[in-house]
Amino acid sequence: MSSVLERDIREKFRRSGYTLTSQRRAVLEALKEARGHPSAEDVYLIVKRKNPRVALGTVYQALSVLEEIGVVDSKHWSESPTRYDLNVEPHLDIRCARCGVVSEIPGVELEELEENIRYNTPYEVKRTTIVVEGLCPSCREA
Amino acid sequence: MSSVLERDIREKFRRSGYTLTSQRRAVLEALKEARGHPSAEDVYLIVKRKNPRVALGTVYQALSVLEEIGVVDSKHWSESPTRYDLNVEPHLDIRCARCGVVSEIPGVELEELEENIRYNTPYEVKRTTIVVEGLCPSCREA
DNA sequence: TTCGGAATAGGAATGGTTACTGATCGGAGA
DNA sequence: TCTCCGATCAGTAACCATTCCTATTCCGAA
Repeated sequence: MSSVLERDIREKFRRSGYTLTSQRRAVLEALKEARGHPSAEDVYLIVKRKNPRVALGTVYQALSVLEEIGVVDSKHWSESPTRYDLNVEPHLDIRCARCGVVSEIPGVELEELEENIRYNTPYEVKRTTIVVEGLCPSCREA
Repeated sequence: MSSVLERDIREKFRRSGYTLTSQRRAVLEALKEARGHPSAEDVYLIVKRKNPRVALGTVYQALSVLEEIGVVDSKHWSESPTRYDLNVEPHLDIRCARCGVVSEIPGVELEELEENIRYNTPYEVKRTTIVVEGLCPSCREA
């Protein structure tokens, strides 16, 4: 993890009052290592490789803390457990309905949409998630 | 249900090969009656009022058939069961993170976004769902 | 070093959803 | 109209992601 990122994360922990424990750090490392959009179970398995004593519940709790302080992001799909993501910049992901792989869709401007949403609802908008499903190139052929 | 809608639904059933049974019709009526974004459980309770023998599983199966043939739409939220919707026109919903109420956000143009998505991914896009969460006006004050 | 609150491991419980099975329905053809 | 067969259904058990619970451990402030 780059030191800039690490400093930022430390700062977010400090401000939130949560403590940056070794388990939470391990979850962050696992998210980085997974490089994709791992489920809590995926993260758990990676963390377990280095520390076999971690509990799945701890991973869930860590992920929820990390999400709360704005370090990770989660997405809910149909027919798939929740997937987590270190990248907090708003971005688009697409999931293959057949094989389940998740990829990022680059180059789509989202700011205008968010603006329009805020303008058109009396709600205080907290979170906008765009979930795209389709068939990936290889499943498309098959 | 307007006769135009009903004709359209009948046609979609005919083309799909599924049969429009009384239970599936009841689920459609319930979706219309619920006027909002009911969960499968909500739909089940409404259907049960008129036919106490329906099984929850039947409601789930009906909803999945209806979704498959394009008559209903579903959305997956965090901290909430899947919610279903008769309105198949692409539209935006926002859910209050505190009280759970779901409302529609009118007046946001989505076609351009969909076009951009299709243009920027090699996937065959099947479905784009936008999930917005926030605080509704009353929860905002409290 | 001590203390108290936060965090954790381990496992049980929950809740939404799906799967299974035998009974029932409904529509195509006689 | 009657028969038959595959689709659908009711009822219930199973599943699985996630949360909850409790005793133990950790960590940081004093």
